[in-house]
Amino acid sequence: MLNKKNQNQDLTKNQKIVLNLLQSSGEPLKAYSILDSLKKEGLKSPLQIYRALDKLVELGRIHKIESKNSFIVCSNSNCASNTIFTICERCDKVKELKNNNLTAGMSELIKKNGQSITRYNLEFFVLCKSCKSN
Amino acid sequence: MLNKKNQNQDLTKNQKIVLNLLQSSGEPLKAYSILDSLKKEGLKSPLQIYRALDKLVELGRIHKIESKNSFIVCSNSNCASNTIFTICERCDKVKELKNNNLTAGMSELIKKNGQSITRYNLEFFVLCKSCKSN
DNA sequence: TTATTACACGTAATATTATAACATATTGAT
DNA sequence: ATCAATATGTTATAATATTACGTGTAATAA
Repeated sequence: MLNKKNQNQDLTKNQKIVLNLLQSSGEPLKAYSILDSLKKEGLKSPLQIYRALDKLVELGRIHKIESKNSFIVCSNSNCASNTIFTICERCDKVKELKNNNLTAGMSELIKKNGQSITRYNLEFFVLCKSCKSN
Repeated sequence: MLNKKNQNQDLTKNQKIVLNLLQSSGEPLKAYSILDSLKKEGLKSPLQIYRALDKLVELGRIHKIESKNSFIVCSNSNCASNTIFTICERCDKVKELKNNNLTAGMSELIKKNGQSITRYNLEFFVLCKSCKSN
C-alpha cells in the first residue's frame, strides 16, 4: 500500500491535471479559471473540473477557501482537512499556516474544548507584510 | 447619538424587512430563500436582498456563513465582524459562539500572534448534541 | 433657493459558481 | 468473466451574485 499523501499515482488523469495546475500556480484559483487554463488539455466542461476538485479536497490534497470560492494546494503534508488561512485584505494573498504558535494554540484550544470538533476551517484576514509596508 | 447596535431606527425599509426575517428565523437563510419569503412584502429582485444583506453585514447585525452561502443574525452584541461558528456536519445547525473558553482562547492567541489580524471568520464543524445522541 | 452630495431604491440583464441527469468507459475485486 | 464501484464525457440547468442604468429622497453647502 503506497502512501497516498506523497504519491500522485493514485490520482486519475483529470485529478492529476488539475492538481498540477494548482501546484504550479501556488496561489488560489477559481474553478472556471482552472477550466479556462485547461481547455488546451482537453478539459471542456465545468463538471470535469468540479469533480476533480471535489476529490482532491476529499483527499486533503487541496483546500477550498470558502470566502473566495477558490482552491489552493495543501502546503502541509498532513492537515486532515483542518485548515488555517491568512488572507490579505488588500492584495488577497493567501497563506496556509502550519506549525506556528497559532496552529499549535488552536490544537490546544480544541483539545480543551468540550465540543466534539470534527474539522475546522479558519480564515484570518490580515494585512500582509508587503501591503503593510506601503 | 443613538446606539446603533440596539436600535433598528437607522436601518432603511428593506434592511429592516430582511433583518426581521433573519431574526424571526434564528437560523441561517440563503439570499434567494429570503427573496422568496419576502415577495409578499414587495421585494422582488435579488439585488434588493443582496444590498440589504451587504449593509447588514457591514453593520455587524448579521454574518455570512461562507461555507454555506447563508446569512444569520448576530447573536452577539459586539463581535465587530469577527465570527466563530459551529456547524453540525449532520444536521447543518449553526451556532455562533460567544464568551466561552474557545472564544476567550482565540482572543488570547491572536493577541500573542505577531501578525496583524484585522478580522477573522472561524468555522468549526461538529456533531451537535442531538445528532450525537442518535 | 438651488446645486450638490450621498445614499437608497427599482428593474433588467448578465455574470459567476455549482449541480443534475444520463450515457459510456475503465478499474478492481471475487 | 462478472459484478460493483468509480471515473469520464456531455448537455442542460440550477443557484448564487453583480453590473449597469435610471429614479427618488434627504442632508447640506453655496
